[in-house]
Amino acid sequence: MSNNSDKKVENKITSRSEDFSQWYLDVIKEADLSDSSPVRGCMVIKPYGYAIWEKIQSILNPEFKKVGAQNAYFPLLIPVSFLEKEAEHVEGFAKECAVVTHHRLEEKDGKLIPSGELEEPFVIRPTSETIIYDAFSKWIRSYRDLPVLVNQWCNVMRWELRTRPFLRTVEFLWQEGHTAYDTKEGAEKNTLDMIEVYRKFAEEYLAISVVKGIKTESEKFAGADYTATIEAMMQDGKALQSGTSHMLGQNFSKSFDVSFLDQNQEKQYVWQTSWGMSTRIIGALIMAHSDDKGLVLPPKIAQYQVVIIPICGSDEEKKVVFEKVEKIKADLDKENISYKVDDREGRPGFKFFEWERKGVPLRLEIGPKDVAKNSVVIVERLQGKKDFVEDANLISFIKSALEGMHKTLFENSKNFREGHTYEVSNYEEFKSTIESKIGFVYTHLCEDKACEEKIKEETGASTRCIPLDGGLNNKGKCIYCGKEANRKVLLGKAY
RNA sequence: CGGGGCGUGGUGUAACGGUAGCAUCCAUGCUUUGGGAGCAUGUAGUCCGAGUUCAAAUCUCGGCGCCCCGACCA
Repeated sequence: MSNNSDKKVENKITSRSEDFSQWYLDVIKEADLSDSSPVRGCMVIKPYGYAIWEKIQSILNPEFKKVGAQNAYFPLLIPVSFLEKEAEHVEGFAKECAVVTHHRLEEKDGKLIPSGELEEPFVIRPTSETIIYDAFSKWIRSYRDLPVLVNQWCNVMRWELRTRPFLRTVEFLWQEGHTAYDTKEGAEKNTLDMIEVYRKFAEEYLAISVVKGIKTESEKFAGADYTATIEAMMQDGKALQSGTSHMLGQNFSKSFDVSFLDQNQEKQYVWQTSWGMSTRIIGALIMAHSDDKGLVLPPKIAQYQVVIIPICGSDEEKKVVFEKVEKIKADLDKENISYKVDDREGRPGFKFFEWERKGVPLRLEIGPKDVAKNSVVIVERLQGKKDFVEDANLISFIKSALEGMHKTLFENSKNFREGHTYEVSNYEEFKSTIESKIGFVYTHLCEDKACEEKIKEETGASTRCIPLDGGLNNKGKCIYCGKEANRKVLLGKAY
């Protein structure tokens, strides 16, 4: 007979401090978020992982409606000639396109080979600016048609050579919003409004503290005048670009002839923006909050905020326990608290570990003892705190526990980022900081791309953004070349 | 596209050139159920092709596939 209480349970998840990359993969696997696919670099998102994406959609859609954007859909395939129209854009994406060249298969020696070559090949969209702005050029005639704001939820494909689940996959899901305005000011306001939507979403729903800023020239979107971004810091100190909003100026409108007649009957080109957030944010969610026990889901994004585990053996026990479970279910429904009752056969301990790995914020244990005492055992995922809560206080306890958990997660995220951001004033200090510490470095840089490239080459750190809060119009000397600098830049190693 | 490694049940692994074994998962039954249950029974495997050999998971050659490192990644 083996003695269970003596048995050391081996953790299925590699420790964060031991191997962060392996830890990340283990958390995903043990939480049942995704599966590998037969296609290199692609990923199967399993139901428990997809539920996170659906939640993200349900939060962002109303935000998009508030700024006047409506959902629409455009084709997966883009004529290659469309890509050619905007020079910077094609240069940015040409190297990583999946190309469709044939339209049927033919059997030859028992194998199916492509046949029926297309006259003009298509690319599978790496992003949809070109095909959407082709449509805009037909839709827009008058200043009365403006502004136009559309958003589409779709998949895109970028033939990345090195991939990691959620963070960088060959195919990924995202939303891309596209707008056209009659004035530069309108488009600029939208660029900043949308990055603020993303900041708010990251901080208030995902509990991830981010830096809102502007990308440097070398890191901006191919074809944009400038790119606004939110940058998050993962628990290993590396940066993750979590959402972007691009001021496209008139670059695409001139290439695709998206023009209108203004009130003076003069032809004008529209001012455009595009903005997007992808399934990569799920990677950020995992890397920002989870621990050595597995996934930690912030309460506002969790599919189930509460998991209820009935504990009972005999039929009589089952009867009283499930009676109580039904009552609690009704109370939770009333308060819109999402839950899952794990009524599968099997031992409670097994279920405790499973839901811990899956990151459910709160666990309710209900057994005969709790029924007798008119109370419930509640265990909080983040700190493992165990409470005995009287039935009468249950709902208010759950509500404040969920709120408290969100707050703790956000504070931890914010303190971690701020605690791992270092200001330096010369290159020696910069290099030693990057080498010896994890996190971001904040310093002055000139506008010269060459300095950024050299720094990346020599230290592995790239520019993350010029923070909107304090980075612009901040005079100093470039730490690399010593020239006058007008901006202060956040740098770090990035995913 | 360069450098390295690996292909054995669904998964993870073992086997000097000589009976393919262990764990887990799955299935069935009984006993269990407040922190990863126990016992019994069962299903299931050497990437493909050629060669060497009495004999190949093992050696050789070829193919295919996968992983890691680099290049690449608004």
